[in-house]
Amino acid sequence: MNAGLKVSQLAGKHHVSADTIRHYVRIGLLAPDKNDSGYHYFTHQDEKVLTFILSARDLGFSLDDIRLLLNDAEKGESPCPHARSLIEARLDQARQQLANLQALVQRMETATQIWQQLPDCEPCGEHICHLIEGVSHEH
Amino acid sequence: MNAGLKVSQLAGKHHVSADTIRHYVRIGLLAPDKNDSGYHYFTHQDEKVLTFILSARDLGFSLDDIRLLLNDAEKGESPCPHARSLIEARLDQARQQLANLQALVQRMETATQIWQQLPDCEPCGEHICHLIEGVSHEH
DNA sequence: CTTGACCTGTGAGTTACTCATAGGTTTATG
DNA sequence: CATAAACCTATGAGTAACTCACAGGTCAAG
Repeated sequence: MNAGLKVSQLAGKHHVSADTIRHYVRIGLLAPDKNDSGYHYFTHQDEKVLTFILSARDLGFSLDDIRLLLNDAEKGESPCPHARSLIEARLDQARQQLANLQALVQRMETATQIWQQLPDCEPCGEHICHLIEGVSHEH
Repeated sequence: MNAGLKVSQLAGKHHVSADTIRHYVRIGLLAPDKNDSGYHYFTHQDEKVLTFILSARDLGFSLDDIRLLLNDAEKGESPCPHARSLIEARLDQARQQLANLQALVQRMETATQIWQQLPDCEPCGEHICHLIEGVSHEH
C-alpha cells in the first residue's frame, strides 16, 4: 500500500523545493529506488533520512557534516560523537559570523545616520564617493 | 618619481592579498597600466579606486554594487543616490541575516545544553541520531 | 490520442575570493 | 655575466547549497 512518493509530493510534504530534493539525490544523500521508467519513488526510510537531513541542517550542520553522520549510521556506528564535536566547531563558526555581522550592521547603521546630514557629492579628484569614504575606517 | 606599485606592494600596503588585487583586476574593477613585459603598475589613481573598493566592501556593498558606483563616477555622475538606495537594501538584507543567525546560534546553544544530559545512541529503526532529531522543530 | 503536467539527468550560475598551473621577468648573488 | 630565487602573468577550477534552464521521456485526463 506504500509505493512511495514522487519528488514533488515528498517536497511538498516537507516544505522544501523539488530542486532541493533533487540536489540531495544528486549528491548522494538520498538514494531512492527508481521504477522501470526512471522515476524516483521515496520510501518511508528515505523520508526518515530526509527528516534527519532537514533537522541537522536546521542545527547548522553542513551537507558534508550530514554525509559523515549518515555514513556513521550506515556502518551501524553511533553518529553522536561526531555530532557533538561537529556542532562545537559549527557553533564557534556561527558565533564568529554573528559577531562579524553585528559589527557590519552597526557600521551600516552609523553610516546611514551620518549620511542623512550630508549632501550628494560630485566626483572630484579627492574621492569617488565622499559618503562611503567619509565613514570608512580604512586609511 | 612615481612609476607605480606592483601587485604585492599594493596588496601589502592595503592589507589585502595579492590574489584579491588580481581578482579585482580580472573582473575589471581595477585597470592598471602594464609595462612592456606585461607587469601591472598601479598609479595613485588606481590606489584611490582600491581604497574606495575596500571602504565600500567594509560597508557591506557587493562587488557588483561597487562596479555600479564606479561606473557612475566614471560617467561624471554622483554615485551618492545609488549609494543611498543600495545601502538600504543591503542593510535590510544584513538585518535579516543577523536575525537568522541569532536564531541559529540560539538553537545550537540550546541543543548542546540538552545534549549534555543525553547519552550517545546506537542507530535504530526509529531515528538516525536521537540527539539531532530530538531537538528538532521539524515534524 | 493528444495535451499538459510532471519527471529525468546534466550543465551552468550564484559570491568573493583562493589555489594551482605553466610559463615569462626581474633581481640578487657569486 | 650567468643563474637561481622570487616575483609576475593569464587562466581554470574549487568553495556551499542550492536554483534555473534545457532537452527529452512519462503519465493522467479529456
